[in-house]
Amino acid sequence: MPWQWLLLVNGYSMMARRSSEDKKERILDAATVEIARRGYHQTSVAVIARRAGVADGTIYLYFKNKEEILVSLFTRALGRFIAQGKDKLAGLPDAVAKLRAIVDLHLTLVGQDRDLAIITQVELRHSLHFLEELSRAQVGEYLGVIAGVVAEGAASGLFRRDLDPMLAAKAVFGVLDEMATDWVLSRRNTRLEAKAPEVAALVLGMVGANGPAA
Amino acid sequence: MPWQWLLLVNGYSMMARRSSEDKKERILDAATVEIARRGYHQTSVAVIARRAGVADGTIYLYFKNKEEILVSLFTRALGRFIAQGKDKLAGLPDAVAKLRAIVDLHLTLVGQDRDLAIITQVELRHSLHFLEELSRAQVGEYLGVIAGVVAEGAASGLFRRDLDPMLAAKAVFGVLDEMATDWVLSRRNTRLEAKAPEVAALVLGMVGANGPAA
DNA sequence: TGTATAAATGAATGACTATTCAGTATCCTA
DNA sequence: TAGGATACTGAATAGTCATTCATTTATACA
Repeated sequence: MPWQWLLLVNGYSMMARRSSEDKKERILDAATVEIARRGYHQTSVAVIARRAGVADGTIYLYFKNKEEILVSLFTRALGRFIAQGKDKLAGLPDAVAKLRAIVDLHLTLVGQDRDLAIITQVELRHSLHFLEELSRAQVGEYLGVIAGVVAEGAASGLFRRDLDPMLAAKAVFGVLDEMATDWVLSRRNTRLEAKAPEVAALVLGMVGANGPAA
Repeated sequence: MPWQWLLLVNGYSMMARRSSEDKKERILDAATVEIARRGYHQTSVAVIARRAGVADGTIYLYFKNKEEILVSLFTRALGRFIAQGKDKLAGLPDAVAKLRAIVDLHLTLVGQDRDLAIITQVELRHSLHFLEELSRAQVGEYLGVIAGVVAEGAASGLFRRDLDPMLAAKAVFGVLDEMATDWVLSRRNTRLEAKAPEVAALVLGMVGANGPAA
């Protein structure tokens, strides 16, 4: 059975690499793939374990329960997001450039990994409780960054002065999030970041910075 | 036990009214409340039945299975949405007024019933399969209406002429959807439609119609 | 009122699966 | 190499719950 062989070989080779601590990574990678394909509730812990090449019980050495896998998935992804984002935003001259960069970054990073995108755009939104957690802790920080850029732009006169920065930030996030979800749902394999210039034009229009489209 | 009494009394009085066909309505109403509070997967068919004042098995005389309850919930809500929307949009003079009306209507209708809003903004997005269904069939029509307004505005010179109507429509929807979700997640009991003028200003800016902010 | 049809009931069924834990393998140190 | 600590295993457990269907109850009509 070649298929199972591949899994085993893969499992062992990775184990050989750094047996102990990237086992957690392996579990998260396996969970990403399985949950993206079947959905969170239809994915049993057993199939995640099988794909990761570990026993069912091993999962519980690394995660308190099934839900914590989902949380960790998001935390890891957001960590990478922020890491890649920080420096790219730092050296930019003005709020217009920064907002453009945010659009580009958001679409590029979401567009990088479809399985992960399915999780962030669909599976992660499972329950009110869950969404609240994420929303408050993690996305809140991201919204804060956008709001900061909006405030900067308004102060410098590049954007409309009468903006509520937080409301505008939510609107910007809404646009980006919808683009991401739409891309996930459309099975065509376009590149998400290809839309960035046009989306940036829309978003800049929203805050009152009237540049030409792209 | 006064609480259970109330349920029974309520149940029977409604049964008396038009026993046969609003039983389906009763089940949907019960499902709305229970699913909004506990989430879809934590809500058993039994508790929906109990709140509706029917037996478990009765549910299956009206719905093929549990998932169909959720689908019907959405279909019913969207039906009302469209019904209320059609005439309000009809008599409006130009694309700016129409877009304003869409913003107002969307926020007003979502803001009308928090339980229903929890379902549309959170519980309905449970699985890729599910979202795809909804997205394609139902929301697609709504997006089409918005895109039509955008195209009209672009043609008449009120909006930017270089807009891709469908992309702009998705952006508009993204803004509205994010406002709705944000309202659902924030426990404060503000009125969602209070934000309509400010949101409309953002949305109009996005399509290049530069009016003053409300 | 009696009978046929339709509607409603709710206990029983059958599947599914998150989590545990007693036992096994592996690693490390002296 | 012993033997203690650590990591891993996977079969068994303990629930949960959607769905069915043999009965019962209501309705319509003669």
